[in-house]
Amino acid sequence: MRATLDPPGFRPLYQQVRDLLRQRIMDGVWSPGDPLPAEPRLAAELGVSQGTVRKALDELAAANLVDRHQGRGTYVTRQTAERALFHFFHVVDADGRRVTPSSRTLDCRRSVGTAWEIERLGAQPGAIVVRIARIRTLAGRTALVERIAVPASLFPDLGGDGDLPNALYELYQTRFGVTIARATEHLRAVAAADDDAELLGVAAGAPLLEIDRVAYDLEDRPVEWRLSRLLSDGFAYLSELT
Amino acid sequence: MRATLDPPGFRPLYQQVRDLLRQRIMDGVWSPGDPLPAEPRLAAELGVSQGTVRKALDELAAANLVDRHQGRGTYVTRQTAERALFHFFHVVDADGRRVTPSSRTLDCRRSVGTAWEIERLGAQPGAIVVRIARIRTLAGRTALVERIAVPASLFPDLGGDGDLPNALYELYQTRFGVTIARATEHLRAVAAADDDAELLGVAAGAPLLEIDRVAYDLEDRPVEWRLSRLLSDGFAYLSELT
DNA sequence: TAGTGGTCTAGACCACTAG
DNA sequence: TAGTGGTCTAGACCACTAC
Repeated sequence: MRATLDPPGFRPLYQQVRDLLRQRIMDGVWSPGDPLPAEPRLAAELGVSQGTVRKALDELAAANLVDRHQGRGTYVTRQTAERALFHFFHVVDADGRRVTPSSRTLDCRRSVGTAWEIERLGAQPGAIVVRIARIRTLAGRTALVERIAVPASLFPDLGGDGDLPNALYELYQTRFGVTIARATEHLRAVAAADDDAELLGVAAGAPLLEIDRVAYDLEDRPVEWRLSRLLSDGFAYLSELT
Repeated sequence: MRATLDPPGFRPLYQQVRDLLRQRIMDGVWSPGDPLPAEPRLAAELGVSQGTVRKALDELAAANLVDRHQGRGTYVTRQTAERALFHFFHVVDADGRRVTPSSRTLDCRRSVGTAWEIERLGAQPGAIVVRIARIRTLAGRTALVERIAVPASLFPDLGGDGDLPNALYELYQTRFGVTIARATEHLRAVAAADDDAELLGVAAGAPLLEIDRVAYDLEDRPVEWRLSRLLSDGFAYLSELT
């Protein structure tokens, strides 16, 4: 451990351990849901103290890469539908309560990516993307129109078999080994275009909240671009500043 | 320390230390910008090990309550204009770059709070509020209209002397001893009303991004309600999901 | 040079989980 | 009961800051 990594910039040991463990997770040495070796085993294997391993694991836990449970062990975080909702779905109703969506896929097909999609996904010109359109229902109302683009290279046969599930990020991980680690969203107010207006049952030109999201995987590569438009009468986007 | 706090639920020592230090900061024992005693001194005073004090201070640093600097010491966080902007102002331009606003106060007067203001601020019916209206300029354009309400009881002579500064949260802290610790924002798309449309130079009915913010102090009391409307053509609200 | 926080270790004991 | 992570301690050494 120290012999292999220490020399150059003298980064703290616990950071070297943290990065090494993160790399193993990204390489699939341990898969989502798998337990990591116990702290004393890792410490012995790497030739550091248990305290150093602990500090590394605590940082991985803070970054949601592992889940730790006293008495049970440390596990690679599994992308559950609940976690995806909690972390990546910030819509609340008029009273400020979180709502849970259901989804219906309108369309799913592959084609050459537009310049806009290519740029957002950091892909090569001419790359093939899978393009998904769907509507989502909140509290019984059709309130959200989503247009999603992902690189076909990462999601080989996505959508080949019928309807898509509500929790896409869970599907990405279990079926394609792509874990969404973070996302950035840009929010704007837009006037409803004719097609969106019809889907949402509002007049053309009505104000909609547009959410432009790029999602990144564990290696911080952009892997999904998603443009959502939300009915802004009865729902809001919640942002907590701490 | 242990004798005074340990008995009931047996909360971990470092949490008791953390809460005690936080309470001292809230009580003004140490003011913003002041240094805390060094770790060994705190440890000796409280009768715990330096490692326990360290863990408590690390959590306070993570919560932005103190700033720690190797070789210098631990200081109560001061509300700088930069920090306020970084934490509480999430507007970016069309290219995704953060912009820094300047402000012009249109109006500032006290009156009995509306039912809406009272509810948002958790105040008593009939309470007096200071109501501020201002416009903010981003990259040379008037892009933001803000209406702010704060309880007059906490901000005795706010606005009594001419124009208000751009960085209100810095003013709240230095002049009134009110530190903004966190905020929750609800975002919606709205159609511009006549008055806002005129201020922003757009047609009535144009889509605007409305940001409804309640800001809380160190004791988690709501102390400011702010309704902002942002020109949504050329600017966006950035939200990072991690 | 003295004092600060940052890292690292070694070991003890505790709380929780599972078989 | 055995094994896990959580807490707490004591002490060493290091990196950085200020005087």
